Amino acid sequence: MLAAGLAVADEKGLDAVTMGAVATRLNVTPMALYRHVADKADLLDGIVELLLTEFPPPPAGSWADQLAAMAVAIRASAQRHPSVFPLLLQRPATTSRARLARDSVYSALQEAGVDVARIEQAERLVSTAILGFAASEAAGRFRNHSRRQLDADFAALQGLLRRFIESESRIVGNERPAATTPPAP
Amino acid sequence: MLAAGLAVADEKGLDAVTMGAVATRLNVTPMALYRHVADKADLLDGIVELLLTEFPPPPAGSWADQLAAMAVAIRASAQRHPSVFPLLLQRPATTSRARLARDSVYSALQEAGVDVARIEQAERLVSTAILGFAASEAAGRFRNHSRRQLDADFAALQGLLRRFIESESRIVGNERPAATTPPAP
DNA sequence: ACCTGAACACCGTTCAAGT
DNA sequence: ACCTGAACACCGTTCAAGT
Repeated sequence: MLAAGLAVADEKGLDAVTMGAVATRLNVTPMALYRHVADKADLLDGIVELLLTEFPPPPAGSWADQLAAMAVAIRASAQRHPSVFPLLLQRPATTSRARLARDSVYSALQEAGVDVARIEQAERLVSTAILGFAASEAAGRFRNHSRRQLDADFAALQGLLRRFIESESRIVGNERPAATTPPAP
Repeated sequence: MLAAGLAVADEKGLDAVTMGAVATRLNVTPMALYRHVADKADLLDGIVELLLTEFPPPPAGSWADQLAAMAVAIRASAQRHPSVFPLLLQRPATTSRARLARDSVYSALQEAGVDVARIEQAERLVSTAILGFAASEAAGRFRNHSRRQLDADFAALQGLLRRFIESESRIVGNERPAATTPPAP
């Protein structure tokens, strides 16, 4: 049922996500939906949560590769669900799915050697930058820019974040990770 | 009338911005609004545009001071109008007011000595980062964080952007601006 | 346990009519 | 030029009733 709501949003926009439209897609009357959600706000919450489900776990690899893969996946999710994605800015990472995504970024920063005292803030800044770009693109702020231009912007954003993380890291040059990071297997 | 709509949004949230609510505030019937806006979407567009009006022109000072002042002003505007501000992500800088804000960032980057070939992209990245943070804060994504924490995050974001701009700049050390920037008076 | 019909208050929008 | 009353289609939500 949340999938039906997401489908309506993807195909006809957020305004078309109506109790009636979702119900029709399920061959049911609008009132039947109230068995499964408290009200329309709850339905939208569920749809956003479903979108979060699509964020894949980060692949193995260096912290930079992990972060790059996550950023690309998040942007792709925004492009698939442009009318729902911007709603992510309204929700703190309270659900387990949202926390999982946040913790993935956290782990990558940890592996990068970011100082423990700064890692939470660094996570917020990195996540916000990626989310802000993806939401802007999805919501239409960049609608007058070419896909090629936006791809280049996104690559530049990733580079800027990578340099930020490196500057926040205690590791200089190519030394081994410091003591607080888990020892290599 | 746009001011009445913005006031309703600020006091009771975006969902409360109803043709009826705005009309009531103006001591008029809902239908009277259609003399001034084409439809409700047009009303919301106008309200967003009005919000843009509040961005002050950048003060005199170094490019870093100008940028910092603009970022602070944008964030303050988001805090004043939390339910309208996130709508900014939906609009490209097509109106003259929006272009003025964008050009202010552009000018600061120019003064900073950012390479002409990269200045437009740098403007998008810097603006998107600031907008993304302010919109996240306004929309509620950081609702579980203290004001103090968010102030620190915002300061860190500004620092990160400053370092990014410096790295994009051709100016090394304390030399005078290069040839393409206007000569000092 | 799940769904429906009828009903209610509310919303956006139109149109002809009023001043 | 600006505003209103009446009307229409649509929306979210409730509640008692149905299977």
